[in-house]
Amino acid sequence: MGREAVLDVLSRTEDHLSAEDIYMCVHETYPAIGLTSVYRTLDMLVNIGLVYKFDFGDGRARFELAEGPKGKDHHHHLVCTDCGRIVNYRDFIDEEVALLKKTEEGLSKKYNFAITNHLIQFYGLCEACRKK
Amino acid sequence: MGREAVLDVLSRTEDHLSAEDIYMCVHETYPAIGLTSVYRTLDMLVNIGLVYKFDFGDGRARFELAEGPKGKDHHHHLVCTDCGRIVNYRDFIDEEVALLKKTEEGLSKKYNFAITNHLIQFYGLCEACRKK
DNA sequence: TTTGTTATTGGAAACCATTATCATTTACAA
DNA sequence: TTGTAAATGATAATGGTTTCCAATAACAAA
Repeated sequence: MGREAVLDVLSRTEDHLSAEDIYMCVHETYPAIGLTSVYRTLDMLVNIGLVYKFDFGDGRARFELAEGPKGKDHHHHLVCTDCGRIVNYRDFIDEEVALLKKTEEGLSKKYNFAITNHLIQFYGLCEACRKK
Repeated sequence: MGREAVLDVLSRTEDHLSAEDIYMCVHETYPAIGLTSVYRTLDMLVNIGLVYKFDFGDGRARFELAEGPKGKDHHHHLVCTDCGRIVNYRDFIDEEVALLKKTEEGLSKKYNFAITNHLIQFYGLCEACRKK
């Protein structure tokens, strides 16, 4: 039942919300829905493939809508290791995706993996943090 | 002075050990060294750049020696989302690294990031887990 | 409508990798 | 020898996530 609520929150933002972020947003509209249910719902949505779960190294999972009809465009992430800011970039995606696809095929064949997913992230210091 | 002990453990394996794995190995040779020191040492080695820290989504950090004189060859990872098995692959690395470098330059310029690092991982089901 | 059975829910407790605290030991300089 | 600072590790605390479980909702059968 919280399913629509969670998807709704995720569809309204470009940010990468944590479970608790999502809980707080959902809670404004549906105060009855608890944190446990948010975790449960997110888990289910990730399993279904409607939502992606990321780890950017700050100790909590982050979620975003998978691309698709209602979803965002495909993108990868640029993460500031100091302040945690995350940039969605789409500029080099086509080339990356082409290579990833090729690599996936090669890896599938060689290691007998059924590859379902990949992850590309860049880490560094954002402009603000470089100046500190 | 667990530094050598930790590096030694990491240099003897192709596995991706957790902090506790490393602690247990170190403990056999140096029973005096505690878990806290292992965490501290790992943190320092990661900061220095001698060791890489990874997250494969199972809730604990994994460590491996950075490539270099004493280190392993550069590789990326293929992770089984069911059993957690991790394969180091080196087959497509050259192409990947070339593209990553190019992408890094583009991203640095466009978003004013000082990029220090990148991450490529593939997720899927290994042969054994596909048959379950 | 009642009754019984099952699935869903959320609050609180448990879990567990990691981090912080702090008393103790070690290193080393004066 | 003595005093000060750094290093160490056992223990406690932290905090995101999971588990437990009693309460509620949903729904089927009578």
